[in-house]
Amino acid sequence: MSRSATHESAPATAATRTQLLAAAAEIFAERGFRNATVREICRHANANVAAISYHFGDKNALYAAVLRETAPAPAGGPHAPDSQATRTLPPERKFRLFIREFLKRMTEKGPNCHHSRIMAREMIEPTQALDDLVNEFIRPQHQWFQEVVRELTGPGFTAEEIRLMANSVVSQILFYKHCGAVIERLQHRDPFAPERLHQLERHITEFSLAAIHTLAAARHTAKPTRRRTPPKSTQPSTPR
Amino acid sequence: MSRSATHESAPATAATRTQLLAAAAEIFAERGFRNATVREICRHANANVAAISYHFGDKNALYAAVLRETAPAPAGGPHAPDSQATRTLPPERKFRLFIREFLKRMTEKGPNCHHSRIMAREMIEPTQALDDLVNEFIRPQHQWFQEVVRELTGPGFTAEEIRLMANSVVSQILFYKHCGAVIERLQHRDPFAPERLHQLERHITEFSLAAIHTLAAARHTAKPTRRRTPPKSTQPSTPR
Amino acid sequence: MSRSATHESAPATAATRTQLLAAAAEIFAERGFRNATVREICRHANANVAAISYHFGDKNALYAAVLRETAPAPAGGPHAPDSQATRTLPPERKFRLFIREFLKRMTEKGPNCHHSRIMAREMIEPTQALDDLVNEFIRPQHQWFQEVVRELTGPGFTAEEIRLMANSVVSQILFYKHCGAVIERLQHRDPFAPERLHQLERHITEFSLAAIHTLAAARHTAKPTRRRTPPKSTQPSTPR
Amino acid sequence: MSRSATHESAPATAATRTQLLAAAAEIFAERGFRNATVREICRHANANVAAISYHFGDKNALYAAVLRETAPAPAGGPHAPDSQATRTLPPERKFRLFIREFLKRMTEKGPNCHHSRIMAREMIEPTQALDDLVNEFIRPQHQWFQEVVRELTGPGFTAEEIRLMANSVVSQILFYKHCGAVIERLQHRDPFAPERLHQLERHITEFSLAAIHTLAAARHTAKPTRRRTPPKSTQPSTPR
DNA sequence: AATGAATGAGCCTTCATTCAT
DNA sequence: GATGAATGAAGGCTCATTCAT
Repeated sequence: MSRSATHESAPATAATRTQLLAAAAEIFAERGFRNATVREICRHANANVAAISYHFGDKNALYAAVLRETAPAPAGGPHAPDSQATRTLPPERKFRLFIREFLKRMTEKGPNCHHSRIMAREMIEPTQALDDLVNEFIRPQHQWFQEVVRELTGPGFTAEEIRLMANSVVSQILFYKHCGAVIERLQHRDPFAPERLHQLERHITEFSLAAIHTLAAARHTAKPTRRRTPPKSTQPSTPR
Repeated sequence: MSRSATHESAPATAATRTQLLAAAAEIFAERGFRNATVREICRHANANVAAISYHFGDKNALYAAVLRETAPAPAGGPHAPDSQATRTLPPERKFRLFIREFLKRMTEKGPNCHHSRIMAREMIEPTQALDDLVNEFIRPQHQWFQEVVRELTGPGFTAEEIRLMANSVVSQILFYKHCGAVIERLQHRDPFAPERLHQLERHITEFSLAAIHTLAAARHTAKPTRRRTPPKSTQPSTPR
Repeated sequence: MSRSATHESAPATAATRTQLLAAAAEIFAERGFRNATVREICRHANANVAAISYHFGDKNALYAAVLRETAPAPAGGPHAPDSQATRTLPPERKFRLFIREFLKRMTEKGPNCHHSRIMAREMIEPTQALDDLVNEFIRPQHQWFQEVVRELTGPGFTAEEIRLMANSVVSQILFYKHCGAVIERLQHRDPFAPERLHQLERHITEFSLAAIHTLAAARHTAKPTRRRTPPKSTQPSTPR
Repeated sequence: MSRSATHESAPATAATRTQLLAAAAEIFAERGFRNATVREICRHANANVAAISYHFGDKNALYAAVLRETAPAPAGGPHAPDSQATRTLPPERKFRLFIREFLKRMTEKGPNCHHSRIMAREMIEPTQALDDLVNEFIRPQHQWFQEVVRELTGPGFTAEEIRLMANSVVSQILFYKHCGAVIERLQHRDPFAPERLHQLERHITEFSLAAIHTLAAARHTAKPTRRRTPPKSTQPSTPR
């Protein structure tokens, strides 16, 4: 009740609160919600066990706060829907940028790393917090990316077809996040190792652009009436 | 089923064991290993808590037994590496079959449904059981599928490139399993709804074949110079 | 109810019963009553868990049977009260024999070893079985030994004084049984090692005889009226 | 008592910890480590089951704490090795004091009573805690007492012989602790009844001194020939 | 604003026992 | 006469939470 009021008034409190959030993000990402213990979080944050109760109410509220406050800024990055910088780029540039930024977010270390790992867990075992996250962060980006895909394909595709293509692109990125444990065991190496990252990014981009361009060309060839894209542009990828 | 036959004298025994396995599969899939309680499993199986200790040893061993005994037969289905039926098929047929069978396994209800959900959890939060599963089930199928992809591409690709393509195909299927919760919230409908399944299967197949054929054509044409794809060869697969 | 009747009629049953007793003696001696599990006993005896219920009723009854049936024959050894062989020996010979036999019983391996270890536990943590054991085995031997001590001291000592002396002798033997764990840690060697046994036996004998003879001499010197033992006999020990 | 003084701000804390220790000592002494339940201990201490986890870690740590914190002060009593008061006393006075103090410790009621009962159990069924106890408490006192015995005997005895004599003395005291259950059943009275304690103390002292003096006299006289004791020197100690 | 202590519910496991063959 | 399966009662321990300061 008086919670939000109190943490604004005192800077010392805010420090504890921030440390608590950082520690919770790290431990929730590493262990999951249930396996994480408030004691371990408080130990990492150099805080008392009761601090969580004081600042957030209980463990659930702390988790919700972590998801809310450590989420990457929805508007700001180059991949963001409203970004001034990206709005005027050609679609293929936007497409490449999206993949690069998405991959970077999946692989970077630090607090955002925690967020993406927590998100991976949320997808397997959703909590109430997922609803808000989908609406606030995922849906806008997903729709923005679908528009990019539509720019690439040109007209002649249903919304469902566009969505499926966008999913096919995104899935290739998330795969390495969600199935990292299996890939490590299959290949005995980190799928996100920095030296492989560039190769991975290029593969996903070329693979996806090849598919999209080819499907678009086929569609327009088969339906001459609605065709807009010339066959020449179906060349899958120009070396950067 | 064939289990109770081996213990003709004590059908009640096998029944309890089987019920325990079924209940455990369901609850492990629903709640995860840690959140699942042996009490709930036993309640579902109409058995005493000590029955788990008697039949399996402890909760960990029960979990391992669930993963082992509810796993889909690695050899037997049409997508299996050793299948007589598939060995002589043309690669594109094998490719289409693999996607169809894989999707079917991800979406079907029943014990296999539980297995794939548990696997999804294992990938996020691996336990000791994952090592064996990777070696026994995942690795053989993954290698078989990579050979199919290589048949499609023809020579000229490194093992790493083949693996990346195979991953890109598989990832599109797993996406709907791992991110089902998000997709439901995005689109407000079940991504695996039976009426959409056929569309989903066709999309993943066409998208992937388009990409693979196009990349292969580009590689073979551009080989002498620097990877340049002639427009004609980009028509990868004609819709069935 | 029909229990004792059944085990007489079938030899196969008696074999199981005997194996059960032997295994129980070993494990009760090693682990104590509570720490011993019926499963381990049955495993050692190559019997089913329900066999104990069948042959003895329950774990308590099995324990009582072990104490009863593995007890050393109360009459038979040279130290036994009723032994023909010992009745006519001079008291010092009987005294030396008692110590030797008692020590031997404490140290020997085999089933009797189990009995003495169980007895040691009974003294620390008595069960209902101890009452019978005291009356049947300990009391007769204790009284017989007190008479030996009285023969050594001659008259002039109260029953209480004789009992205290007998206790002082017996205690020196039991000490190495009851405090073996401490002695092992103090001296880093087995107090009952065969090569030390002879030295131990001689020490206890000489120490005790020196005390008894000296006390007797002092008593008789101090009370000339009741003296019977000549001072000469107070020499503590003649080398054997 | 002095514990709560150190935590002036939270007297309730120390109180719970102390109550827990007292209750644990009592119940461990009465039932043994395994048979004692944390629930019963907490009930006696008017504390919650989790209090043991909080204050000590687990049942094992609580047991170790009981052994450590209820142990009699190794230095401080008159029988202690470093005691100023005893260092200059004649050996026979020290010897008598040792027996008196040892007996008193064995028989007194209260927390020390629990400690000696627990020690008796440790000797029968050692736990890891015994190692430390032997090194910290038993070994120093045992060595101090051996030196007293050597002062009584004079030179001419091996370390092993001295140790055996010391053991013979100590064993007479421990006997009434370790075999109390049997003695009660044999004599139908408490061996440590206060009215008998003085008699018991005098007996052990006189018995042991008689033996040691007599053996010493025999050794010194017989040294050149073969250990023969002159009658005169056998009068070891005149009754007080 | 923050802390150390205390709480009670719930978890997995073990055990002696009994039942149905 | 003997067995494998099943039972229910505790037992030790962990955890999120709350209380009194």
